[in-house]
Amino acid sequence: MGEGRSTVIDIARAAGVSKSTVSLVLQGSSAVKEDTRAKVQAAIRDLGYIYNRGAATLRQANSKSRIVGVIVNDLTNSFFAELAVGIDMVIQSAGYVQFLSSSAENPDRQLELIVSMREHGISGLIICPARGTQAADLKPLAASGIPVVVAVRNVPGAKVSTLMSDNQAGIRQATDYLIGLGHRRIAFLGGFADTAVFGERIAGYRTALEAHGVAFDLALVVSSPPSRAGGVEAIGRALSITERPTAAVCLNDAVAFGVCDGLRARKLEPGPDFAVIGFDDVIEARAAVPALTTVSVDPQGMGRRAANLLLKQINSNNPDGEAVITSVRLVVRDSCGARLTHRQQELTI
Amino acid sequence: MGEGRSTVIDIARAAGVSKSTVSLVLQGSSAVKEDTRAKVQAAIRDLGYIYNRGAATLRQANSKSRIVGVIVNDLTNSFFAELAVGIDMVIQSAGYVQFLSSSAENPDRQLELIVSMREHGISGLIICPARGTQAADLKPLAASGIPVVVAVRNVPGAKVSTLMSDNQAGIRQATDYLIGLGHRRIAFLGGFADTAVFGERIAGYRTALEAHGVAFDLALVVSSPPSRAGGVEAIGRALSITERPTAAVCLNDAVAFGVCDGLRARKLEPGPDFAVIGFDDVIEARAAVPALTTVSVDPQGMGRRAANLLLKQINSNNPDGEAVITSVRLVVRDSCGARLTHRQQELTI
DNA sequence: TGACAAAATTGGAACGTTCCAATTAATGTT
DNA sequence: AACATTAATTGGAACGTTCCAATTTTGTCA
Repeated sequence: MGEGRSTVIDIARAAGVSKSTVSLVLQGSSAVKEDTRAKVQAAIRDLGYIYNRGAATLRQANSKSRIVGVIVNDLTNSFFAELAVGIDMVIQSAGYVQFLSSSAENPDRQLELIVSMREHGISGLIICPARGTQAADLKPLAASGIPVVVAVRNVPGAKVSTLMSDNQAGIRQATDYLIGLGHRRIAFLGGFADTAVFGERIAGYRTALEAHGVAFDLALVVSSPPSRAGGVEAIGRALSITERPTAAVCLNDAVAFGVCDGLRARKLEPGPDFAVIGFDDVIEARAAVPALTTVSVDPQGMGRRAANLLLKQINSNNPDGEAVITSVRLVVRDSCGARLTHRQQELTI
Repeated sequence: MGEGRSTVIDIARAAGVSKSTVSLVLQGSSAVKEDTRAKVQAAIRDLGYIYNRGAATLRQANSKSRIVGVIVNDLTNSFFAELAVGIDMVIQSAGYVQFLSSSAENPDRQLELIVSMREHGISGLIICPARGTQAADLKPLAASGIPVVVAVRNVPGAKVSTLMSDNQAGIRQATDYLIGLGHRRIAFLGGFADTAVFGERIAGYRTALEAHGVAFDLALVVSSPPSRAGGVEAIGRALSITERPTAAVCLNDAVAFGVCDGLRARKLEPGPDFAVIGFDDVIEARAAVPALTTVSVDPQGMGRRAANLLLKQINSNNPDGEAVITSVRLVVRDSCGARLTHRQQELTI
């Protein structure tokens, strides 16, 4: 064993067969007799042989590396961590391994990552694109026949598979709920207007307002980074306008948590004093105080879905992707002042 | 561009040089004239050439794949997500890419992951071992000269580099602090006695008690899974003993959060009614209500450190590892009843 | 200008695997 | 027992790169 890992030829010598036969055994071919297979497998065990997947990939014309690239924009956001875990589950049980990296919301770094992954010959890519990603960034991948699944956020103009949550319906449900509680001055907080996700969610917000005859007021829409800090900033600005809002739908849970922080800093208790709704249902949402009412998208399930979408595309070599929209539902907890009994809460979860 | 990615030979033909020259350019050799380099680079750009790292790795005797394997036991725990981000930072700027996977605390799956990673020719591995990992599981890696860094938890008997936080000193500080606040019945909650981490932390607990002449009482040590649910369970049992504790040091932040949940379920407010200290300082600790007093280990910094340790070992081909213990400090927040002013809090953070 | 050193370039061979066509072994049929 | 079939096995060649030794080009100086 000592120096230099053993190769298929070493195994062949040890088992008294040819390297071709060893290769056949390795791929589980049925063309090899049972007792030679046993001999070979014994040799493999004895020599501590480990398969060189790089060499195999090199030889194989179709370049099946069994590597899937995964790029998320922020791994420290538990939404994306969960998503990655979901992807890993199905990827792994299909015999693939994942290259997982975080672009940290930086398109240049994201581009580097894509290049690096291509160099390693990934058989597919799942990406939650960084803000500012262009369709052109993904073009070369698609052009060289590497399936791509864009998840969570979309990239307008890119001809690849897309997996998005139903942003419009989700925010619409949330807004409906607030209106049902009697709120009329409802703010929309967080995010930037130049992103597709923002556009879809604000559309849901407007639709709900219009359906109930509540006037849309641009002053109630406050942009900010889609982060906890951004939420603090947004609620600060929202509370400074003349006719104050009494409730807010937030771009995502991170913003919602920031909004809660900002409210407390002004001696307002989220829930009783001001209704807050998030989006994503990250794992902390349930445990936060107050437990966050939010739109649940099941990140892990979404990850599994994205992975299945990708695998399907890898296996059927059909190049053009499909767009999937995953449904979404409002989970009512305690951050809107409407305190349900524990029993009722469990039912909605 | 169309079908089949272009190769070094295509570039050579297009630039009117030999493939060897192209290879030289690719590795940035100084032996190639400036204008030929320019010609080659132009051809590379024109043909949309992408480097085949697998082929290169195959050829290179030393097998520098520029892939680092990372295995954590639970990616959804933000401590490990942060750790992974820290690793990724330095790995990436050193031109490596990371294979990141979660073992989900399952040693069998962890073994599969290690095999898969070896097949892909990783140049090193950073692992937060799943519970029950044996030294033998890591042996073959070390034997074939692949550097391994074990982080966070250790594997007794494994001859590899180890990066641990100073568990004993951390818990000792925490316990000292509680004693200083006047507590005498202090519980130690969460974890299993058969793990090394548990052993070290409980040692810190005992040391502190002894130093202040407080008797150690085995009834105050309650084992449970090191999770939020485990914390709920542990505090339940701790409160049922005759001479109740008034404070608890917890194995980690997850347990501490569970303890807070359990206290609330019994109408006790964490902080004023019962002091709680965690370990890790996960990102939510600061934002929780009450903000959690905990032992801070800076997971991201620890990740960076682990990566540097690994890179050092990859570059200097010295096979035997070193053990590094990262220091740790108590961050006082609101979960022990000692309410500091906002100003004072900031100073300790 | 010729000789010589230094600089720049180049053609194979090799890395460990899979594929193909070809060979050899085993089985069945009359 | 001789043949036809089928089942098992096997030697190259190839994948895209790097390395080595060898060759060609360029530059320098007498």
